[in-house]
Amino acid sequence: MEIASIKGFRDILPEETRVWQWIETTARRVFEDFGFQEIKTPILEKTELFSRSIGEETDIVSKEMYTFDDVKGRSLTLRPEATASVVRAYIQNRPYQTYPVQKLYSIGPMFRHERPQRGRFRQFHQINAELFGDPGPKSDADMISMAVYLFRSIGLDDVALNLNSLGCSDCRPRFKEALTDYLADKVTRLCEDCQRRATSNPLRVFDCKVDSCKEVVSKAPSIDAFLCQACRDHFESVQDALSDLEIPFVLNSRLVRGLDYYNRTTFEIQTERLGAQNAVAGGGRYDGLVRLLGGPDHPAIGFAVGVERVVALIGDDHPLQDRRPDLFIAALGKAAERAAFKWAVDLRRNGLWVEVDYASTGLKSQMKKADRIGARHVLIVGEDELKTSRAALRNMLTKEQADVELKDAVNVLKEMLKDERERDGRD
RNA sequence: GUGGAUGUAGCUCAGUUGGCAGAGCACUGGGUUGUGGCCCCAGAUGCCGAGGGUUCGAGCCCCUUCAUCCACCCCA
Repeated sequence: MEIASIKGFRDILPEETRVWQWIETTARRVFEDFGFQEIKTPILEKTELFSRSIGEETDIVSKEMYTFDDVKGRSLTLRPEATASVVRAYIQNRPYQTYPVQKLYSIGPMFRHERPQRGRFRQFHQINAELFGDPGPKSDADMISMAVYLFRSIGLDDVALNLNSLGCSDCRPRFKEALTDYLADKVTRLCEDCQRRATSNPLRVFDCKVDSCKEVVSKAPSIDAFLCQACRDHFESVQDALSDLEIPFVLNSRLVRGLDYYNRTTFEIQTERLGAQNAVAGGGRYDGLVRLLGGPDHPAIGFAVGVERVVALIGDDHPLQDRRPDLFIAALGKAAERAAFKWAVDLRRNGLWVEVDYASTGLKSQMKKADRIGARHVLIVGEDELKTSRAALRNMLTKEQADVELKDAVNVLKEMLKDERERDGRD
């Protein structure tokens, strides 16, 4: 029996890694232009970090985490999301002592034990940004615009920005109470899950897609009516700033995030092209989390982008031009093969992409190979060429063959190929 | 966790009532000494997802199991 990868964990093969590289490179460029710096945190953390920050009652913590005991019996968890770890690192390393506003991004795998389906895997990757030390609303708008700009830079225009405010610890409890009261006499009309949620986490009923629940919810009190003046002002300022930036958004009072730590501004970038998995990025403000995890009372806001989903949306529609080898050296006979191998390595040290065949095969098969990998040129070297010290350099596109002096082969080829690169504007 | 669909060559998929496991693409070699793409010829490639059962005989029928995909759910 072959050993296969485990369910929901997949190989990302070369054809696909090219797109990944393009997305990551673009994200790094965009984020660094916005003043963000990369942080790398461990994939494994103490379980408590996630249960405390994400919330015991959430689906993620209650049933989706990869949790196990290590040899000393400590409970560890593969991170299901990035924010908790970054907050932990923020508290632990105290970077705010030198710079009170911290802008950090990270890229890496996350793990959730869900049933895999379109756009959803057990190991998946997020590009993540967090901003600490500013209460907003400018930083809210900055974060959101950065997310939106990233999608534009990647070339994805058919995504929609959804926006909501969840209020703060002053006003959300009043809303929660009103909602609980409203739901109390309607539990019988709710689905099984929502009957449980109605008391444990009533906000999540808004997320339900069951028709009867949708109907109950459609007449439920709306969060915006309960926002306190401060939250109302904050939310309006965020919207004003986005309008100033000409970033279109949709107000969505049903947008409730699945992690408990969010407050005030939440947002999600959605697509209609991925079936049920419509969120390609999501985030929001989490002003109480740093303090909750034992740090100073610093406000923060962040978001995460689902890389697999972005890759799926991009498909083949990316501007990556296939790189081609500059040169293939076709060698015939032992002596030529030895020379070719040495020239190839020397040219690579000079920054050129050069291929040689490992096996000793005929010229025809070497030409085929050169053609298949898309080599721009082939240098043909055999016994005769070594004797006369001149060889043919074939341009595979134009089919022209030039005579090349072999005495100083590496330098001659280097100059010729580099000149051509510059003419073509390649690099 | 619950439902549905699908598992045959590297890929996409045929496979008749149960009777020798196939095609296209891809791959390797050849088509007059050492010149690629097109064309032609030849070749290699499979525990037919796995285990059991029925049968003279199973890719095909029955049972079990695993995997993948899709949906619910959840979220990025």
